[in-house]
Amino acid sequence: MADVKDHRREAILQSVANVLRNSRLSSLTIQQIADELGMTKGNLYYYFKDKQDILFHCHMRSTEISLRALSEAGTLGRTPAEKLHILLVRHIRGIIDEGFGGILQTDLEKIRPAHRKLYVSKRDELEHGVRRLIENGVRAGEFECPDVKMAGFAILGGINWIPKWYRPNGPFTSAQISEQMANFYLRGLLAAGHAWRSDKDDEKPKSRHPDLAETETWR
Amino acid sequence: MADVKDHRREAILQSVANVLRNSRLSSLTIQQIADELGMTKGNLYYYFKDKQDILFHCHMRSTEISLRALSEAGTLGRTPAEKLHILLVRHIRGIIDEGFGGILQTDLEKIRPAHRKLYVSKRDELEHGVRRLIENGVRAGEFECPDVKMAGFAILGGINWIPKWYRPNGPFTSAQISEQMANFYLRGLLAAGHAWRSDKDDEKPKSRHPDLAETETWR
DNA sequence: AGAAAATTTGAACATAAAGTCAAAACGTTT
DNA sequence: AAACGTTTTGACTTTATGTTCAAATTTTCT
Repeated sequence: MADVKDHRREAILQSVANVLRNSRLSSLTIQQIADELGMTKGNLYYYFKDKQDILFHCHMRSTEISLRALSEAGTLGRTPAEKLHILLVRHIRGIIDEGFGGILQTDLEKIRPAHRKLYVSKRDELEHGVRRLIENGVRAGEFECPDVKMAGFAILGGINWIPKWYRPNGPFTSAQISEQMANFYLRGLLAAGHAWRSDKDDEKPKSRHPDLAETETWR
Repeated sequence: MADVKDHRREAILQSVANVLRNSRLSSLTIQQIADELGMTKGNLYYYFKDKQDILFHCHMRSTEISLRALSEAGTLGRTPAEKLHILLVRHIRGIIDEGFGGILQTDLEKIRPAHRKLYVSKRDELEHGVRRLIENGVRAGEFECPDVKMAGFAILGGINWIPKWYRPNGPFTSAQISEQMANFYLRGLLAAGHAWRSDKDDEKPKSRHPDLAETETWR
């Protein structure tokens, strides 16, 4: 049954995420992926055409998760600020917890043009979604923002960089990171006098390992 | 004379920056570097021990530029907000204009441990410098920031991501990017009622190529 | 159980990029 | 111009990793 094969495919993609999460680094080998799954690398070619095909599908998973966050934000949030906050929190949690954040570090150059276009168009949906929320907030008087596009870059870039410093056993949980970072970026947009939530929610969550060494933070 | 050799070394490092700027991508080959300089790759080994050694020195150039910005900010700025603004603007301009930003995308894993430690300690200086400025701002009542470390990550991460989307012939100049982004991040820190400069400075600079296609922005 | 289909293996192959080095070319000094 | 040090070359070796595939194994179907 094709279902079984599909399921195995997902397992493979997830193992890429695991390799990127744990063993680190942008030079991800077919061998590492196979090891993670306890299979031989030759077997991977039964499921995917080649390495670029695997990476492409990882990229797609990654955006799907983020686009889900975007659509949920639209449903659940009431004001633009609330929507953006929900989007950012879920986007960040997705990147950290579902593990496809690491894939963002690899580059798209070698991915087949047709695939790349497809991925890029999805990624642009997210980018445009963020900008739209910002614009709506500005129109509603909730936000102030001299350059929406640049603000989008500033926010999404900072989020994309998270996998570089995040460590599963590090001092922060994904819940803490997503909350803190989303709040910070929102503050950068809010117009004077528009704190959109009570101050007590802004409290700093306790660190899990407050005394962890700070060095070697990035990869 | 050793001076001549040193000069050639710098040229090599600069060509790495050029390759990363133009030809793009994290898989940077010795051959590409040699081509950029019009020399054979064998010759590179007369100047550097191996590829990792070249990358290490690029990383060092990169932080040196940023640390210079940090120290200049301390001298030129008056309030913490002003200092941070100067730091961010110069840090960003350095990354874009001096061209070593692309090196941030490569990973440190294969760099010799001793070298890596050295680099990481420099990079930490920058990170701590940013945090120190934020803390000072909070103490001075100029900033509000529930989690300094996270704010530092949010800011520096967004900046590190710039080389992913910046294009020399793209719609923004480094002056525009640095100004806009620095302002955005500062807004995320400023306490209510502490606009630290007049509103007119916040105007959006004109785009050079306002109608450029938006797709394929990242690498 | 036996046939057919699906999955997995492992060894062989292909390729690309890093790194080596003896010899050639070049520049400088006396 | 001969001797010496410096720089450059280019062909060669090595290494790491992606890819192929016929055969072996396992699973599913009747």
